[in-house]
Amino acid sequence: MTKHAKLAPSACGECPIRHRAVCSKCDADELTELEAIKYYRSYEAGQTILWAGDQMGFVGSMVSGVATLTQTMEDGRTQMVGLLLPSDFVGRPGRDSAAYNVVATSDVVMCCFRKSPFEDMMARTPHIAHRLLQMTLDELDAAREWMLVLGRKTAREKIASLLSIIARRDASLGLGVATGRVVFDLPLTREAMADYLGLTLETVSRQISALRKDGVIVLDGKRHVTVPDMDRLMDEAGDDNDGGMLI
Amino acid sequence: MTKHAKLAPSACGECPIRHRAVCSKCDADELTELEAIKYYRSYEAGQTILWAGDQMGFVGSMVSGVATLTQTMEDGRTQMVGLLLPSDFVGRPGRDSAAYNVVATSDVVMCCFRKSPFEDMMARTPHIAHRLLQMTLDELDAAREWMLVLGRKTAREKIASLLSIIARRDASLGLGVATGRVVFDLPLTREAMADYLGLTLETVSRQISALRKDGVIVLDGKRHVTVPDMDRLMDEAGDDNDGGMLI
DNA sequence: CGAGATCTTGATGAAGTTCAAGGCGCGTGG
DNA sequence: CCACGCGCCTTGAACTTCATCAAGATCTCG
Repeated sequence: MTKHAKLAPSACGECPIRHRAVCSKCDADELTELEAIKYYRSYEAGQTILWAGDQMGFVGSMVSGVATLTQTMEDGRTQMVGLLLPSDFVGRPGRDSAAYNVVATSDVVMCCFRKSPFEDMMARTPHIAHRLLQMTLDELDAAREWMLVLGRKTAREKIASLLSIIARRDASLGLGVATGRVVFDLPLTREAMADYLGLTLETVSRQISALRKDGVIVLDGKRHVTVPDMDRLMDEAGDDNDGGMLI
Repeated sequence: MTKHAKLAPSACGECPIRHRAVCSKCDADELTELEAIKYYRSYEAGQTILWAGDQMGFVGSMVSGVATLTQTMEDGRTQMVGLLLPSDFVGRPGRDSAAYNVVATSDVVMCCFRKSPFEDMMARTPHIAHRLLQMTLDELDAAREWMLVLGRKTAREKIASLLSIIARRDASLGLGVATGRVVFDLPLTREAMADYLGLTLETVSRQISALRKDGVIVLDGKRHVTVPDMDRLMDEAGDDNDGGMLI
């Protein structure tokens, strides 16, 4: 089922998400304790990691890959409610069934903890609880930003918003703030973008084509995107372009 | 400016939100410590409590009344991103400027703490940090539910969703689960409902009229609503009506 | 009672969806 | 190696839903 995906790190010290994940504030002793209860899981692109309503015996951190959190209505309409990137936390302490579907968009590696040992440790370890609070507050901010996109932006603005979110994230890995030329690959299909933005995949396709015709983006294939002028893209997204980032 | 709104309680022991707010897990000693640094603020209906970007020297809990959290684009489009009800927490530890506009919808009383004493105390008091984490996770769930509404529901479903959220909340104060007949007052204007749902106020008005004509709701005046059959309303909202509530 | 805020209703039009057809890219098997 | 099939994407045409503009009704409060 899970063919050998990218090999996972075994020592927390060398973990690529060491400084951003829920464990980021832990000291050496705490890390040792975590190390004793952690284990890795791998998923292939397309695989469903969790179904909404499933019992889930573990929580964990994304180590590599991209996954989506989606909600579905009986008639099949679906809305993405979260995009899980490396270092993001999956699962909610204190709840034992999954609230949303979690689907791997690319090959994914997660660093998992069985729920009850983790909850015990969290109760004893303010470093973990604090970091989780921080991360949850950040997610809440992201969700609220997203609500403005869903509720009030036009299709074109929605696409531009999504592109600039991805562009900024990719750029911020390399260096400081994204300006001028930015290049990245879309980690999502057109359909996933539609589910993210509350659109149909046809509208997504049309608006991407329109942005390309207008020179806001350059496409190489369907996934490889060049943004010649990041300010222009942010303009199209309708955001305040004062460049202010939340701290 | 702030005329004498509803008189605030002074002892935490008698506080109406004692068992739900951020202080709900505190023991007697912790309450005493909080009591020493707390103070009350009152706002009149319509007053802006905070402007996005403002320096905010305090955090606090809603004691009574209703307020909204909104985000605005330069051209005036606005989206509500949170509805603050009694016991809800306002402000984010670790951030010192407000991210959103906070507007009192009715007369409001808040129980406030200056930020740095509160943060100090939170660092020493796991009871507070834990409760805040719980509350934040609940808010995140609510935001995600809301994202499905904004992204994928029709105007009629949006209105039905909002009505059933309000109806369920009001009913859950009284007793267990809402079924059959429910009566409540809308705490929001048509415009605020529109900002909540990503619609125009005209569409809100039309859809409310339509639900009335179809017998899903009965209106007495513009604000007083009777839902003869809660299941019918939930059906209209397009939610799974298995009645399952998140725990 | 009157004035302003809030709400309703109608007519028109634009934005996005739906349905439909076809293209591109890629891996598989002949 | 090429053809075929399949997943993913693009584009077009007709249609639906909701926004916009506009007028008037109702409520509320001094």
